[in-house]
Amino acid sequence: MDIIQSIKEDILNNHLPRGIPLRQAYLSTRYGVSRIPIRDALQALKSEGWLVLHGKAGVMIPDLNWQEAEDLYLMRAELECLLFEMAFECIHDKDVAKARLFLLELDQEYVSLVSRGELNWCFHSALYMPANRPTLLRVVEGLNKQAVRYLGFQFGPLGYQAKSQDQHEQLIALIEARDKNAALILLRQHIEKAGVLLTGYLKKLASG
Amino acid sequence: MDIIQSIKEDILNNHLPRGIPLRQAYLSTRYGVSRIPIRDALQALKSEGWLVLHGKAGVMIPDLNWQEAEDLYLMRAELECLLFEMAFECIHDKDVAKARLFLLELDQEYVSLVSRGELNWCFHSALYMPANRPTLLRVVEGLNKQAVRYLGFQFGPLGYQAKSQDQHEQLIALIEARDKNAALILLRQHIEKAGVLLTGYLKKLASG
DNA sequence: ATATCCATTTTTGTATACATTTTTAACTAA
DNA sequence: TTAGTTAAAAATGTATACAAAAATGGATAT
Repeated sequence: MDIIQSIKEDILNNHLPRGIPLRQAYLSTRYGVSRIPIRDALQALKSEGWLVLHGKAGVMIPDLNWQEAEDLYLMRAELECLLFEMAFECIHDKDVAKARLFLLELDQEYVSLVSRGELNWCFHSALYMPANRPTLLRVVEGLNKQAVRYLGFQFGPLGYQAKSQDQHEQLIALIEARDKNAALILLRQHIEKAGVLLTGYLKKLASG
Repeated sequence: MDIIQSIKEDILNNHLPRGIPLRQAYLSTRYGVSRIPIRDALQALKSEGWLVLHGKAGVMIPDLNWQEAEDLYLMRAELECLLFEMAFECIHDKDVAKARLFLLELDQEYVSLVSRGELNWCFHSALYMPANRPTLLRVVEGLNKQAVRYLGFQFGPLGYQAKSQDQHEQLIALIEARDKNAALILLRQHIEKAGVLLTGYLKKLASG
């Protein structure tokens, strides 16, 4: 597995210390490579929001907080609905078929959290791609990748997996029924509901 | 000046070849450093949209196109208006004062294109910061940084600078008058108008 | 007791050298 | 001619070594 992926997994599974600077030398020995590829990975992870600067030198794993979750899901709802609306008339059978494949993979038992996040994005983006708006899609992809950091809660304490899959199935059904309005409403709810649930849980964690 | 900044200037001023892969060795000699800091810079520029992958290895300067411009300004309009509305009630005199300072710097004659882009963002973000939504702000910052790549057109053939500054002044005035609705409408028009103008120009360039 | 400064140590940043991958182009066969 | 194949080249990826910068900790002065 590639180093970026490994670090992401380790962050999600709390195998790396939070709040204190991650030392390049430590990561270098941990993953068995020199500091150069580690530096490359750190920079990529920084630009994806998985790491933030710690003082003038060094990076650390940022705390997860409800404010960030709220913003990410707010933006996802706005931009993904926009994109989905643009795509809707252009979604053909082969797009739906592709989306179904990812749904099937998501149903497998043993898929890592990071892979789950990626598969979820693959499903959604299969429905957005027909819009043919690469820039909008790229930004939305960035939001989804950032949201992956919060996936540990969704699939852990919140147990949102089954419900989420149900909504995915329903969305496919509405697309095949060519019911644009219903599909749009469902998509918005799908995203907003996940956001509200996650945000609420994080608020409770923070207060108590 | 730092290497990332230098490369951005050179891209904006067409001092680097477009469409063909930028070789690390070439950049290394051009900027008088080894390939390591060049690689760091390239990765940062990739994540900001200034460069894209070329095949399996190498990066290149992407062509500017009206579709990307349209998407960037569409997202800017949506998200910045959202952010501005959240901020409005919390914007105090000191925030307005800060914004004014950046406006003054923008009026200077000799400011590089990249610096102009940064100053424009400083002005806008000074008005968004009171919303206290760091994640939303960070994403919007990314959109603005990507839009900087199109600044050569705005300040060159389109001559949009003076009009843009006028609108900035008006926006400040409306904030001081505490006229939220008018300010929101103006901000949306400020962004959408710039987008429409730029997009239209790029379309003409592409067709003729 | 606390703040400030300086030397030490640690950590990051960069250059050079080497390994691996990718591209290029020449060559062969259909 | 053209497609496919392979060997040479050029480019990227990585390791090691060194330089510069930042953090640490202790001594001194207030």
